[in-house]
Amino acid sequence: MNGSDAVLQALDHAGYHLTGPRRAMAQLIAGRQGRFSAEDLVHAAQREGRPVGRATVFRSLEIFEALGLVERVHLARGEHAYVVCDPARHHHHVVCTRCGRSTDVGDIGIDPITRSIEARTGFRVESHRIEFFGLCPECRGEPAARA
Amino acid sequence: MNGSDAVLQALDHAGYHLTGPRRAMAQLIAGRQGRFSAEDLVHAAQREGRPVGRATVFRSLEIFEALGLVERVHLARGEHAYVVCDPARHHHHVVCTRCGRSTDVGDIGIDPITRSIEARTGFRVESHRIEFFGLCPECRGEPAARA
DNA sequence: CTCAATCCGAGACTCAGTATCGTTCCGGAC
DNA sequence: GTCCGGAACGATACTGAGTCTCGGATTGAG
Repeated sequence: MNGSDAVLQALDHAGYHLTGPRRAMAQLIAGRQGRFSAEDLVHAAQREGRPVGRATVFRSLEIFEALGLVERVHLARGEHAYVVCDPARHHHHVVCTRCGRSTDVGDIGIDPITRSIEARTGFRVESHRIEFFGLCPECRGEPAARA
Repeated sequence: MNGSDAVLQALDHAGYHLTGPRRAMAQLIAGRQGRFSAEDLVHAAQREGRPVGRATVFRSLEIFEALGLVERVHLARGEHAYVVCDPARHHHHVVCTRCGRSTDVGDIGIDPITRSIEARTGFRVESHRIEFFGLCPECRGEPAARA
């Protein structure tokens, strides 16, 4: 089953039009393993011979994010990227600092921690951002790289 | 004891010149409670009658960050800001989504969590970004605000 | 005081992301 | 199958944070 079908189905189900550019976007992100930026998609679409306007890429990503199909992650140096992810489950990501591959880590049991923070600081914690950075299994094995 | 003294001392100790603009910056950040952006400092300096160039503000913040005097945090919507913080202690921040005040929460005991992630995913986790967002004690009490 | 190294500010530049707007496309109704 | 209004499109201008550059000013060691 083509992964892009799921994306299109989600779009349709939420009442969005199934337009050409969106189909293209769906295919592009369905095949991705690691992180990607909006710019990456613009170029990828161009390379595939069905260019999509920059504005449209951002708009689509916004929708995909709202539907929980992709998630925005904030990289180490502050720039950001997207990763495809399993909708509807609370989870976080580990992002490989070398190759960019990312993996869900499921719920890491943050609740007791937020509760202890609330008790200590008096804040009411409403959300959090948690991202882990490191080397994925493949990159661990390789010699210190250039690239 | 003026908090800016500590900043100046750290600068001096690290071999940086103690210039006028840096003194101004030191004073400006020493008094801050919550988060602030580079832009905030530019305006604040201007208001105090000793304007500092934008480039200089960024350069100084970079140095301060390297010295562990301030820390860059990434806000909920992706933009970022700085908070003053206690150098040399592993800790995280809770940032108030209403007023911007921020507080250290010390070490929250993330080690066992990173270890469990390594075991589950095969990644070697080298760093993480953890930020909590919510309402500080003052803002919790107030009626749903404007501004 | 002198002098080289450091640092400064002004402003041009970059780059991601947003806003605008006239045109095009989608898809439900008929 | 055709019509039509709303949704979506692309091109492009704009914005705002952050970086780079460079000639001139400051710092502080000697």
